[in-house]
Amino acid sequence: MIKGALLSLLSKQPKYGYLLKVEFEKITASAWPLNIGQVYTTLSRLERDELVRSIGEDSEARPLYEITEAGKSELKKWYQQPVERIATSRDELTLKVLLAAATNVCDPEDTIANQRQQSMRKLQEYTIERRTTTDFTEQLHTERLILHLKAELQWLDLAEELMANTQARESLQLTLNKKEKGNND
Amino acid sequence: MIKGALLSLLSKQPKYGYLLKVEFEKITASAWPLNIGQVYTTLSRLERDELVRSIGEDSEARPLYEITEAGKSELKKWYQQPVERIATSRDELTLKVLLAAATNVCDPEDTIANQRQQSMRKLQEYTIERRTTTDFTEQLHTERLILHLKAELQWLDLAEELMANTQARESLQLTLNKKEKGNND
DNA sequence: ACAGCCATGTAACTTGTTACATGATTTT
DNA sequence: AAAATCATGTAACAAGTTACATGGCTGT
Repeated sequence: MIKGALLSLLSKQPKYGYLLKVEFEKITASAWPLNIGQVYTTLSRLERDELVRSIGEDSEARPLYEITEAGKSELKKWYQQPVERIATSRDELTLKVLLAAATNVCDPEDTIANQRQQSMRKLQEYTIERRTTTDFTEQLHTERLILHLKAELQWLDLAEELMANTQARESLQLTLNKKEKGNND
Repeated sequence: MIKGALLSLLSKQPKYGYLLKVEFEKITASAWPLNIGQVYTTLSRLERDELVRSIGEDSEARPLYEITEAGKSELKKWYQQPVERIATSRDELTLKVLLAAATNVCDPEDTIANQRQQSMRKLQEYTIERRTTTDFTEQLHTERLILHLKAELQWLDLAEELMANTQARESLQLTLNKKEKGNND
């Protein structure tokens, strides 16, 4: 992801590391502070993969990096591929609720209640923030958080409802007599 | 996350690697196939961190792992901490749209349109899937995807709207004369 | 002189992940 | 006899991230 960001920033003209950090944070309205070390590690990985190339230094002796042809086509690909995160990523919350129900480590309703409390608190925070923000970038961030928090709260309601169904819940229980072999050690 | 899952599964009784994989996939309704290698790597990392402990073999010579006290308290912590992913994670889609607008690598409206198309297609898929699913676990998965896809579509509408505002968009443009020093190489 | 920003870089670590090597047992 | 499943493990890589070492330049 940072790869894509750096390639984007380099697409118009060669730049040096620190400037990439500054520009990145300007664009993300400092919502995503970028550790400067990460810029350099990512840059060297990009160079290793021949997506950028080092081209000497500028007037102030700062090493400049230039995007290569391979880098440009990689960048193009990045923009063309829709983001898959929602479908792909293993959702930690779903996993937690399922595991809680299946293993009885704790009551899944507690997990749900816990998460709901936190999500509602955040939703409140961001709703207030929304009223005070005029900045375009921050608005995009905040609005995204609000929309997904609302989705999460709806999901939590559903999960709770389903959990109330004892039968469904039982279907999750692990049969602890592994493989039906009856070796209860 | 897999750490938490394995610890949960081990919380009731010692188990061997392969069984952990089988149980994990049973719980997640195979929606998240778990590479068996990952179970072993995660197990050895857990052992290194003293969250689990190897305790000989079972009757069929399979090495058993047991959760430790430290592991139990880690697990408890995992369940108590609400999932932060929404707030914390750098959202790739937001980043893409912002970068597109700021660097002119491509038209942010294209990125938005592209993503919307994909999201709508997926939403359709999952909506159909929902009608045919009776399984509890799959229902949780599917419903989560649907809710977040809807949120994403709403966000895309908003982003498009905001992007139409030329002034806002200009505020994103990077001043290419770095540091106002006027060294246009 | 010293604080603080500008700037580069390396080492190390985490989590997730896949590919490969290896072999036993079970089913067809 | 061959294929599938059960089972363990290692090596290696990707991406994200932090901590540390280093030094110049600027303002007070």
